[in-house]
Amino acid sequence: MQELKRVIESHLGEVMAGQGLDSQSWIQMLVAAREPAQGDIALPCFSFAKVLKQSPVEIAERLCTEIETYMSQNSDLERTLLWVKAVNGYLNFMADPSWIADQVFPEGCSDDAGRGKPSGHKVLIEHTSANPNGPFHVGRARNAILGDTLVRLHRLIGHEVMAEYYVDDMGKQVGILSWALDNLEHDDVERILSQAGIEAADQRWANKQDHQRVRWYQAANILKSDDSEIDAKVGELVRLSEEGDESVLESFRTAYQPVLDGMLETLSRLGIEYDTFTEESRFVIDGSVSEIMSKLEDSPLHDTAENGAHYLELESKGVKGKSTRFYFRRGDGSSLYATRDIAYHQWKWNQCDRLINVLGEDHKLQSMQVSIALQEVGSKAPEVVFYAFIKLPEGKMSTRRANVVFMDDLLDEAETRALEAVKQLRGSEMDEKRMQEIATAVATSAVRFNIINVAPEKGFTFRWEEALNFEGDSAPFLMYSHTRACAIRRRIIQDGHDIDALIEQGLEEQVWNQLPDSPSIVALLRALGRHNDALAGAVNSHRPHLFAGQLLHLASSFNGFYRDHPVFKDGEVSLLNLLLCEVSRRYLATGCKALGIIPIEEM
RNA sequence: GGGCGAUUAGGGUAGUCUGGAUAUCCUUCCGGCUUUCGGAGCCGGAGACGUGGGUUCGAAUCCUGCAUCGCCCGCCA
Repeated sequence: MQELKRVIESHLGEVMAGQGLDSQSWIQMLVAAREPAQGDIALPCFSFAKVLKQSPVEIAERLCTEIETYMSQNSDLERTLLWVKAVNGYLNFMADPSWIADQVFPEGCSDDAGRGKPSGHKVLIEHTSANPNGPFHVGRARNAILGDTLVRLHRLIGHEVMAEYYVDDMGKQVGILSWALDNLEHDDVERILSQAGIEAADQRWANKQDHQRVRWYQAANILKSDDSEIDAKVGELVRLSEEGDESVLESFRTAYQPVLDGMLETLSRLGIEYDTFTEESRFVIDGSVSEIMSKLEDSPLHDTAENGAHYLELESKGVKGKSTRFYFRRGDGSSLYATRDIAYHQWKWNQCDRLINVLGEDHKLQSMQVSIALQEVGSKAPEVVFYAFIKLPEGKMSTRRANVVFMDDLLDEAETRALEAVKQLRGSEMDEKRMQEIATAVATSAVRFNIINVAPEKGFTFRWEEALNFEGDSAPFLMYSHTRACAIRRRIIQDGHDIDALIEQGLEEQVWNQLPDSPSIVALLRALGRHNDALAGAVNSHRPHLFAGQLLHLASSFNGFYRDHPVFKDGEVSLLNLLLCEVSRRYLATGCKALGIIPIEEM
């Protein structure tokens, strides 16, 4: 409805000025109407009462009369607005449904429907970047799903996007994993874990290395907690890795790579892929970390601790708490994770003009420190999207404590349930293989949607019933609406019609100029009319759930239309209804893809 | 101790930045649509802004006190 706002603004300046209202005072008051019946745009007139010394009700009524007069003399505005009404001190504007259709057609029936034009912007989105120490679990999923959805949304709106995974290949977690694999036998691991009450690994994942090796990681963590010698050995390995010791880094890689591969296999089931992987160690090896450290030493915020460690004092930058120091070099001269992160950010900036990080809320302080440090070395700060954690009803998820729901298990369970549902509906007519394909699409889509449909900053408790919900506000609901539109298409083609010719004919005749008096058609047109605004809003604010909401609304409006208005009846095709069906189908398909929902044609 | 975020019907959730009418949608419960382009759907009804102040013609929205929950305040990653 941004376009409607623009039209109103551009036409009514004179009328409003004639009533003593300059543009500043009224344009910013224009809001979206609350109830559909109240119109599309509303102008509350309460704030004008003081200036004009009149009651809001009177003002609204007078403005209404003036605008109606203006409208009758201006064909542009008359085409745009169906009516203007004064109600209880509000001035309500209702867009003409045919005008809304003007905004939607003919683009809505083209292959670029619901897609932005190439912007020329290069956006690098770093997400997931989970430590490769165990299988991908639901707690980590919010990062990956949010990140991948942002990647898809930015691509849809026309940006060139690089999806990037930062591989932490030299930290303590990988160090523990590596030590465990070198020093523990299979029987040791299982004995330690069973003594600690951790149950045996699921045999289904016997051949998946992430599920296997995490046992070593967990066992080593248990041993380490009451054997300081192990801690020291791991610490030594980590120290060597930080110095760029090639043989240590190599043994780390041997330890984590199969784990990472397993994680990526899981992510791939969710439709999540990356363009680039960057290892943390590269910034130590190529010298950029030392460069950063010497640059930071020139900062006015720089200071040195008693043992020679270096830090930035960030109190003047608004950092508060017990410690306002940001350490970037240890007493022994080595770098820290955050120091490497600064080098990494500089490297990322070389490849893009927009940089987006997806991070858990636990990284807020760290991220602010890195941003300040980046500015100190002359770089820009990234845009950061934070999200709250997904927890279990029993508490926080943790790979170390084996308190997790593995994504592989969730996806399998979702597939099983989806297959049941498909069999129940289509079992008599469809072959097994096809039903399995549909179940896979439904399962991954549903899992993604349940996570993306909630605002990132809201805490999220994982519950099996909700994750596996296929009704109501869910991916299958969107997918189902889409299959209906596809089914209509199939039916028309099957009946021997040239559907593309019919669409072309409808567009040429501009059949939307003669709309039937139908609430469900108007509702659908309004849903279509705001589709692109919703996409832009979601992308610009990094809030994909806003676009998910739009798609639900669109699907629901389409379902209402579907119920009331047959496209194909008694061998005849309604051109108007065909166009509406076609644009809905296209918007749903591209929109679903942008959320990682697979818009299959039958289910 | 300090910082950041959250709190909306029985459950989940949108709206809060930028104050405006009857607070969104799902689930649940109740009542309809006996499926003629696919009912994983559609239509109707019931049910909520944590709490005390303040600002305002008007507060879920802004300010402030309190409560509850989460995250953070490491020469770890």
